[in-house]
Amino acid sequence: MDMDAFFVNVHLLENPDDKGKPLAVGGKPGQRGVIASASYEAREKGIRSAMASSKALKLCPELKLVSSNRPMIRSCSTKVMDILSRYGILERMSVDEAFVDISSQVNPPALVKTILKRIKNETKLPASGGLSTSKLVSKIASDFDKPEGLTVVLPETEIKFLAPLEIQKIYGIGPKTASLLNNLGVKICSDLVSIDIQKLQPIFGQYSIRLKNKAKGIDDRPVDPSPWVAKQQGTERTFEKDVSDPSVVEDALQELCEEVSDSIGQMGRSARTVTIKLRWPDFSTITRQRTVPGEINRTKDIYKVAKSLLYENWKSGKPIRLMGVSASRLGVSDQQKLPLEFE
DNA sequence: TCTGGGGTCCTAGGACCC
DNA sequence: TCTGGGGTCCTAGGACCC
Repeated sequence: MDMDAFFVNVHLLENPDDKGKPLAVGGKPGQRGVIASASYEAREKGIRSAMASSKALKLCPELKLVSSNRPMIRSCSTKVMDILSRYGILERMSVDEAFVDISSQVNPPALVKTILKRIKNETKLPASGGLSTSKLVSKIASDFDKPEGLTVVLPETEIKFLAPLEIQKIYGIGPKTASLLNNLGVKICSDLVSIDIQKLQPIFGQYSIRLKNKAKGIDDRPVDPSPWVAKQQGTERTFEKDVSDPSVVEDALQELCEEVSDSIGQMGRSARTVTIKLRWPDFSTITRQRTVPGEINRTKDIYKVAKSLLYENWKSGKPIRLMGVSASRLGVSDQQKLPLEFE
């Protein structure tokens, strides 16, 4: 199940007057930002997610750009996931995507229709579904007929379904891999199925077999309902304008450390490794990390590590475009072992 | 027209240990 | 004129996803 233009449609729940307009959720105009989600009217003008907001406005000056309502998005997502979980084992992939294993049901295609209708009735939000024997194929199928589509790929027809599709549709094949494959004359899934494995080996090695299997729709991963536990928690910020003043940089670093400390603290966790990320105006990016002997989660302790990493890698005066702080090698903190208080 | 912010997983090399 | 082999921990970068 994949929600259609999720951020945009959540916005429309609260702002029905914006319906029918070219609309996008994303970074504010004037500032450095990108489109997170575009309405279908905006997509007609060529606007895509991950596009710079400034470019989107050039393409479509009448575009209405709004920022996302995170709490609302979270609560809509929860409602949808609750509905899905009534029908089978649920694996939540992101706020707007999930797998549900309905293989034990009598009439899966009819059931998916019911599920999508129910999501629409109970949340007023449109969603699309993909039904097949695997996660790999279902995910592609859910995207096949948006919005409010349902694509069913019957058992044994997976290869035929995938054959004409571009290899980038496959989860895990991004721009780099696609370009390497294109160089071998592989553009669509059927090319990948038929290419001699010997030609893939020198470039992809062990990965060649898995790559071919993907194009055939072979994927035996089960739907995994285990709750998601973060391995890392971080935050980063692109400055409105590049900064070079040490006091501004230190204040920003302090703020980032506070946010990281708060969020791992809330989860009752603590970290052994602190990583900073620096992006220069030319967009080149470095990360530097340090692992400390004990577990830390207070702002003060995280900041101490982050600050030393900063000055080992930054000469004050050098402009910085983006700065980030993240905590990893997360363990359970002492506080977590105490009973939590609720209202 | 410059390119967000939240993540995961993988690779490769070095340090260190037995 | 040689200099193992396996394992763990750590660091940095890159590909990829939503």
